[in-house]
Amino acid sequence: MRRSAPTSQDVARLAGVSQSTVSYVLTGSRPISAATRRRVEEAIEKLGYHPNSGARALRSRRSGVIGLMVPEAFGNDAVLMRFVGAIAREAQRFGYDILLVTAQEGARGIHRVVRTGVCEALILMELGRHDERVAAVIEAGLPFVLIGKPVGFPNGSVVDLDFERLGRMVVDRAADEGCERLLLFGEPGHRRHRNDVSRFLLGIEEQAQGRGLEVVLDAGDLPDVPARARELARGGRRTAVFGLNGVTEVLFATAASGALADPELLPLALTDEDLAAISPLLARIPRIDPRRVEISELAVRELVRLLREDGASPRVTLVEPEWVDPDRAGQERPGQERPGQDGGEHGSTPTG
Amino acid sequence: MRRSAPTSQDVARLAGVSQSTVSYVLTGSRPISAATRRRVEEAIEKLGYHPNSGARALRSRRSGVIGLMVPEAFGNDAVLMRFVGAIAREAQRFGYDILLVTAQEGARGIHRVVRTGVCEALILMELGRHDERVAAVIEAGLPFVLIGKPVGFPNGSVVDLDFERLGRMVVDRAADEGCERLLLFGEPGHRRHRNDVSRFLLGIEEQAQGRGLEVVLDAGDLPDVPARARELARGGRRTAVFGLNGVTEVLFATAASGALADPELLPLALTDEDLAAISPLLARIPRIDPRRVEISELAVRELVRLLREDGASPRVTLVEPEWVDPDRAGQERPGQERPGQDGGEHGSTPTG
DNA sequence: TTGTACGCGTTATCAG
DNA sequence: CTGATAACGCGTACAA
Repeated sequence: MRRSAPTSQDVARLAGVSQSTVSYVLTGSRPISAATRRRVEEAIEKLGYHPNSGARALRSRRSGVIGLMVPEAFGNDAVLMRFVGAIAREAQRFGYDILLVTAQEGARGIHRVVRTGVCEALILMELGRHDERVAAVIEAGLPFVLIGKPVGFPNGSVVDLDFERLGRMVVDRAADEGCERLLLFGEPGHRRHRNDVSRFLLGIEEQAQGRGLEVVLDAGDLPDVPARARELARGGRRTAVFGLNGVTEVLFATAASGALADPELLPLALTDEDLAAISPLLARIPRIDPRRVEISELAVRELVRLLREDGASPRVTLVEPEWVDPDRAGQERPGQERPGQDGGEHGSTPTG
Repeated sequence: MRRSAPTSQDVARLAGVSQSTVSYVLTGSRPISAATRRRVEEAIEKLGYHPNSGARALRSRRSGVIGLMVPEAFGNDAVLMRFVGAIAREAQRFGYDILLVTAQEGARGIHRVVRTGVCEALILMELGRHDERVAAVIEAGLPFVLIGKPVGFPNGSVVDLDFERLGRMVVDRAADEGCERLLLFGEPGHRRHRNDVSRFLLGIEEQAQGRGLEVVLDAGDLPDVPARARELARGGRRTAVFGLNGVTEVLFATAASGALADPELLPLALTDEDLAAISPLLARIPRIDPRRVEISELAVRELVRLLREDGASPRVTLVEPEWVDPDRAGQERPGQERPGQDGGEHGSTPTG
């Protein structure tokens, strides 16, 4: 039978002070003499004291827990992992823990964790176009951040990759390299309902018009891709190929089965993997870094800002995609800077 | 300014009963007349009442939260995702939430979440051979389950794939198909320190001896794989190739670049992906399902068992790997049953 | 600069 | 079958 955890009472006794003094040392909400502070801290150390989170949450209405609502598909999409890991680590840095809430629970899940007081803030991922959870989280009234920007969402903080710009970047690259055609994998046309895809296509279409590029939206299912790419390339017009999200790695590895050897094809990838490290066949593929770690960290920091500065108004932060080009040796080098951007996030626009 | 969440007092007032009656209706720890129960439940529904988790945890010492300690590499290894998603969903089913604890925090992290009382139970993943966290979680004294079986770990509950059997299965398959050589990718020889790899190799070596199969442990880095496979196959002796964990998908897609077309090579994969759906090139690869979802669910259920039945002694549960063979049409069919196993978990051995 | 006392919302032990 | 009441451990207004 193990003894139960020490309380602030125990610490107070050991340090020869009152319980409230211990509390004040911890919260720092009142000046404490250096001498007693030291005695208290020693006692804390000696006992291995940690304040009881239940009691603290009950009293202060702050649980130190951030809820992270992960998509339904969580578990099938490897990409989400990067976000979750980075979010957990960054939250830790600020003294918060991450609680998983499955999207399966929907709006009810939000109400649940809010009403029970388990979470004092929320991060939502991969919202649909008209998502019930947005209303729920606003009504809940606690600080929240969305990862993944809805098309015109104004009433809250958002952090996301700048997908419109991504679209333009892809078109520009293709055109700059002399392509007359752009082939998009992963069925973006069928996924317009997704916010990221929809914004991406906006950028694509807008820029393609200006650069006179033909865009082929839906190149078929994954297994059809290599054949389709080859067939198009046979036309003799140089063609760029690009795929969005998770499928990318597999897609290109697949395409590498032969289609990509064609000099008429310019493959471009959106991935945070170092492709050259996977296979020399992929080494020549220029990629765009989706900056998922940065996005995650920014989301946490934005949430912390909302939690700490009170009366803080929400912000929309779009992170710049970055080219990572392989050089001749097959080693990667950092993407070139372009005029008017420093490779960091750009728009940080107030909204509320 | 939104009003704060309703309390059991509010419910009691509305239902015209005392506060404690509300509590008893919720916990069911005392018989309540059908009439008052109904009135209370209506009041709860009308107010949207949820019991405050802080107060509940403070009083009952049960937080309803299970801590999940994820590996350092969390975010780089897509495979872990499957576990986390399935764990979160299954925990939900039993009324628990999952709190992420990063392995970065090490043993201190365990002490922290235990002492603060945030978690009432723990799941640990990917423990090293001599992991400080095992001692920490045992000392902490609360229920825990390990996903990933240490070589000889006795004092706690464990759920894992039967990696020794996996090794034997791979060897048997290779031998049955007339291979004289087995080529292992993913540098298992360099990763013997990992529990799963070490047990896998145990099974491999043991069985390879009996079947007279030559085993090549470290076939180089990922990009070298195709060349190495081809070179070996040129010897004219039929060769099976197999890779452990995460890398598998990419690995085989890479190898598909040509090496796998060689009839002298028998590729075998450990993956939960339907390879045929990714590319027809991968369609003929027989795979072993690592059963990560089942493992996750079993881990949660084992933890719930430890939490609910008190005095329950820990169990080691090894889940059977399963062959999933592609048939002629490229469609997958369920793996064959073998004598003495029903495709479910086999050994559920008491340990304590 | 420190100590005292109260209450956060629950669960559980008393009576009735 | 139900109602009062005492903790649980901490944060903070008030008193010293």
